[in-house]
Amino acid sequence: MQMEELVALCKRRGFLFQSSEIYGGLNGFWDYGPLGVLLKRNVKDAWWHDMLVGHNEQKLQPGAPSLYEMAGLDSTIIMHPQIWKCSGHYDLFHDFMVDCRESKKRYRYDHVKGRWVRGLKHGEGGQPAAEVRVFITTMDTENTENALKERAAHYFGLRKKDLDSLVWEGPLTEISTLGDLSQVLGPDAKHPGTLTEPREFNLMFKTTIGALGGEDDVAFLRPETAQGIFANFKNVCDSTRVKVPFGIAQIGKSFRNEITPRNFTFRSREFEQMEIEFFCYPGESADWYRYWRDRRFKWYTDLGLASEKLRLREHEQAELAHYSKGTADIEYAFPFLPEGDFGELEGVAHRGDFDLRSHMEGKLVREGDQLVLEKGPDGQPKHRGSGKDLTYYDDQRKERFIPHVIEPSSGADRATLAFLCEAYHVDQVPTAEKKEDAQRTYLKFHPRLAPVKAAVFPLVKKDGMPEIAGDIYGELKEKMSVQYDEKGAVGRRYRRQDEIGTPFCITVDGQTLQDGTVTLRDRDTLQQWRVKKDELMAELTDRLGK
RNA sequence: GCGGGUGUAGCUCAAUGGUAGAGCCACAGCCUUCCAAGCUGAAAACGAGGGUUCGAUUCCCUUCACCCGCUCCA
Repeated sequence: MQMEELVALCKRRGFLFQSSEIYGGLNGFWDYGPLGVLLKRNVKDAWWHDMLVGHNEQKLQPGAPSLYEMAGLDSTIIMHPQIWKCSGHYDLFHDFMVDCRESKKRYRYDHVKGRWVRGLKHGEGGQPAAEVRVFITTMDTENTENALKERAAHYFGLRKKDLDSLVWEGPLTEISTLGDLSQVLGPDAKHPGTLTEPREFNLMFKTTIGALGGEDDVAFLRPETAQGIFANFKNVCDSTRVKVPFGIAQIGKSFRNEITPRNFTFRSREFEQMEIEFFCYPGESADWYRYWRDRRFKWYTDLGLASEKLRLREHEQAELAHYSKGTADIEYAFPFLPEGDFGELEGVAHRGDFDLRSHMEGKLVREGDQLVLEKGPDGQPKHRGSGKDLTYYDDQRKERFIPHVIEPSSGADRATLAFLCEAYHVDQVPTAEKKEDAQRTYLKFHPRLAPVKAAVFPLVKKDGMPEIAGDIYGELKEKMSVQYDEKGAVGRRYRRQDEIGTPFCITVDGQTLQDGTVTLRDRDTLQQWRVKKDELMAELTDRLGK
């Protein structure tokens, strides 16, 4: 399948438009059109229903370690700046980067390390050898000393055994301590002085609070909805009588200054998340992690994503965030990715007690296998926590503890895009002339996700058919998203509905006038059968599912 | 952020240093008794800004967006 065709269909039929298109567009931002908003809302509603509203806390869910409760939340996009300092986003998202003009590579300023070295370098083009002093760097963290020697040997044109002629000065240090990068040999460069001055990369959107806001009033647009849940953990506990284990669900916009927005809506700077923070006993957290990982995977397949295009990928130890005891990505083989590549739809992470502890004590850092408070140069906490007690007291077990957290974090736009990609189909269908089959493009949405559930047509615009069709339309409209169309040939109307993924078309014809039945047509099979007008609603409700 | 490519109606494609032409779609009507392309009518574009020129969609510069490859993706 060609991605351009889907993108074109999305625009033509009003699923997705480029943001600010009349001004030439804005990279990394997308608008949902009339059909797109219906589709995305259906995705979010399905999630909200399946995870929260429809969850029966009295019934043991398949695969769940025990009964559990769910609660909802809608927190603000702008929160207290300290939230992001304690969560780690402020430090992590606020990097200085240097670019290498020669190798075109980009490095984190604080990751490039090296040593000064002095030695004889043979001149080029017959120039006499001269002593040079250069700061040799590497990104190799495993075998730093060896890597530096190899780079030095290469630069000075020496054999390994001749390396002793070089004079190393000072300890291994970060280039950030140098001040001047003109004598620095970049990690992948052949000549010194190719690194640019460090530039600030702020992955969080900055804003100011108050009409006169200055530097002191800086705030950030949230890069994830999760922190709003942690910040309200105590409020939810105190106001809803929920007991551990329970989850808090939230849907909302988040913002990240992606360096390279690309691939349609896949990597957008403004996007929407569907997140759950699930709080449980530390001892049961591993079981809950597995439950949520598998449950979330199944949610996508239940809504129509083909399991062979989906992948559950457990992160390697090295890939895990410093606080996580396990993370799995649910990934989809998007058609715009190279063959065999998958793109993340959702991450399910075991976050331990990192988040609640951070908001109590302050920003944490790993020390051995412990998380400890990160201190600044003055010995004080680098980022102070709220100081509030976010522990949980279980009056049955008579114990107080910090709940551990399982976080299934899903991208609403990515899920919507995956459902669109999966739905896109082209097939051959017979034509009225019965000569040759014609190509048909249709979107094979799961009925729960289809933006329009049914369309109502009079076969022709006379003999009272439009009136009957209009009545049926009015009746259905009360309950579901339907369209009415009486224009042009009926075949064309079917095709139009196919292209926007409407599962069923209802046609009023001559026989309707006789016996009160209408035809019901299936989008995928093109099959038709007759249904009594009065039984239409029941028939449709049954076939559409929830 | 770097390199390469692209940019004319919603889509596909024309033409031109002298005020842009068509097909399809969509729209209004007609005709149509079950799977798009029958008739009539109307509408609709040179991505943006600047320069050269009497005159720029065309030449030059800048910029924006999209695609491909790197880079980045906490």
